Amino acid sequence: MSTTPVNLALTVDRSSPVPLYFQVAQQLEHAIETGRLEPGSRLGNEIELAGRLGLSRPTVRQAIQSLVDKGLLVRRRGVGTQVVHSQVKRPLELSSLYDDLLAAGQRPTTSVLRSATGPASAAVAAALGIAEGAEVVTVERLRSAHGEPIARLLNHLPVGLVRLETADLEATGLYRLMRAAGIILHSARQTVGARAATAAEGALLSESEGAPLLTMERVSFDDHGRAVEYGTHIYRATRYSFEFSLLVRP
Amino acid sequence: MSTTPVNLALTVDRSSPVPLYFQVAQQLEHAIETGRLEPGSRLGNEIELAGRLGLSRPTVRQAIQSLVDKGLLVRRRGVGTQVVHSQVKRPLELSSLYDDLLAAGQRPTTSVLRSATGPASAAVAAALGIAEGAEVVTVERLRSAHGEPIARLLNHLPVGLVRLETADLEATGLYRLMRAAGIILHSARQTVGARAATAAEGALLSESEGAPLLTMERVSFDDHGRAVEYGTHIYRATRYSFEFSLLVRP
DNA sequence: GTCAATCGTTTGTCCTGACATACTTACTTG
DNA sequence: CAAGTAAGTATGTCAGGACAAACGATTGAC
Repeated sequence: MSTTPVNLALTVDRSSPVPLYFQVAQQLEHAIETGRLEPGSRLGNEIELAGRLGLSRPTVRQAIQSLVDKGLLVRRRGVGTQVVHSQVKRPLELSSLYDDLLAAGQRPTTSVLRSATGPASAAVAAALGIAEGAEVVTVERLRSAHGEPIARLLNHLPVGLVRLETADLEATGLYRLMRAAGIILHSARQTVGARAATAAEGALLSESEGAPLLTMERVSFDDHGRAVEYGTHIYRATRYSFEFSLLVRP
Repeated sequence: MSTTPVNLALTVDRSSPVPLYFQVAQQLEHAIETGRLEPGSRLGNEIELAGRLGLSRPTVRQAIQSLVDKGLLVRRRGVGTQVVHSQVKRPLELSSLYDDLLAAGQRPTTSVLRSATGPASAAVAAALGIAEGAEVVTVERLRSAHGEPIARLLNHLPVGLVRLETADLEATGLYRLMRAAGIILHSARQTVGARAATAAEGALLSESEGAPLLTMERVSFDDHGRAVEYGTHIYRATRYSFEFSLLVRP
C-alpha cells in the first residue's frame, strides 16, 4: 500500500552560479516530467534527502516548496512529499494569442488595420488609470492562421512605453515587443464573455452577423503596478477557445 | 525621490497558535487593503523589521514572501520591498458559480433537472481518467438568480465520492458539498469557449435559438491527483462573464 | 559635462540547530 | 473483535548567523 521509496540520482554543483535549491528543483522537475519519478511516488524525507545531497534542510525545503507552488508535488505532514499525478502541467501564464498559436503548430499572421496616437476615451482612461484625454497609442490588428481570420485585437497603451512599428507588429506579438522594450509584466485582470457579431465584425472575421463571438478584455500591469496595456479582443468562437489550468490555493 | 519610510504598528502574539509569519502577513495585507500602506511605499528593510517585531529575519522573510506570491508586494535587491499599486486583489481561485453569485450580492437558486447513476460515456470516461462504462453520477442543474436563469450545469463524478442529495444540491453549491465530504481540491483544467444556443437550450435559459452562449468545460483534481469532477456548463452570455486576475510567473 | 568606477544598502542564498504538530501504524484494552 | 491509545515519522515553524549579488547614488576621471 505504501508508495515506493524511490532512489533518485541527484547531484549539485557548488561552483555553479545557479542557486543550489534551484538545481535541485530543476532535477526533480525533470525527473517528474520524464516519468522517472512516477505519480504518487514518495520523495525521501527532507532530512535524509538533505544528507544525501550534502545540503541543509532549508535548502532542500526551498527546492521542494517551489515545486509544490507549481503544483507538481504535494506535501503532507507526517506522511511525506508525493508527486501529484494529473494532467496539470504548468499553473497558467499570461497567455499571448501569438504564442498560443505558435505552440499549437499554426503559423500566425498579423495585419495592422489601424495604428494611431490620440486622446484616451473615458473607458480607456479608466482602464489604464490615466487622465481622460491623455495620449494613448491605439492599435487594431487582425490575427489569422492558415489564411483564416481568428481574432480582431484592439489594444491601447500609454504613449512612450514602446515604439510600435507596423513591421514589428506584423512580424511578432505585442507582448514580445513589450518584453523587448524592457517592460516586465507582473499581473493582469481579464474578463471573458461572449456576444453576437455585428455585421461589420462578421465581415471582418468571415462569420455571419449574429454569429457567437468570444470576447476578452484585459488590463496588464508591470512590476511597478502601472497599467501598461488595455485590450478588447474578439475571437471567432468556432476557431478559438481559452484553455488554462489553475491551482487551488489553500 | 525615494519613497516614504513608512512606520507601521505591527505586533505579534506568541501565545497564539497562528504562526508568527502568518500573523505578520495578515497585518501587512490588511494594512495594504485599507490603504495604510500606500501603493509604491517601501517596507522597512527585513533586518530592521525583524528587530522591531522581535522576530528572526527568516520569519519576516516568510511573511513578505507569501505576500509577494499573492502579488501584493514586489521585492528588488538593493532597493527594498514595495507595495504594488494595482487593482489586482487576489490571484485567482477555482471559482464556483454559486459562490460568485453570492459574493455579487445575488441570491442564487438551483433546481435539479436530473440526477442519476449510470455507465460513463467515452467522453466522460476520458475526462475523468476512468474506464469507459464505469459507474458515474450525473447531475444536471439550472442555476438562477432573481428568478432569471443564468446557467445550465452538467456534472459527472465517479461514484462513491460524495452522496448527492437533491435537497443539498438545491441548497448550496457542488463544490461546497465536495469540500464537506472531505475532498481537497488541488487543481483544475478549464476550457472556455462560445457557441450558439440550440432550440432546447434557448428554451431552458430564456434565450432564443442561436443566441450566444458562454461554454465552460472543467476537470477538477484533488490533492492526490485523481479527477473528482467533470463539468460541461453553458451560461447566458448576456448574464454572465468570467473575470479573473492572474500573476505572471517569472 | 558626460561617462565610468566605487560604495553602501538591501535582498538572495545557505548553514546549523531546535521544538511543535499532524498523520500513520501498531499496540493495547474493553 | 473493535475502539481507543501510544509511539514513530515526517513536515511545519522559528532562531540566529554568514556571505554573495544586485541595485542606486555618489564620487571621481577624462
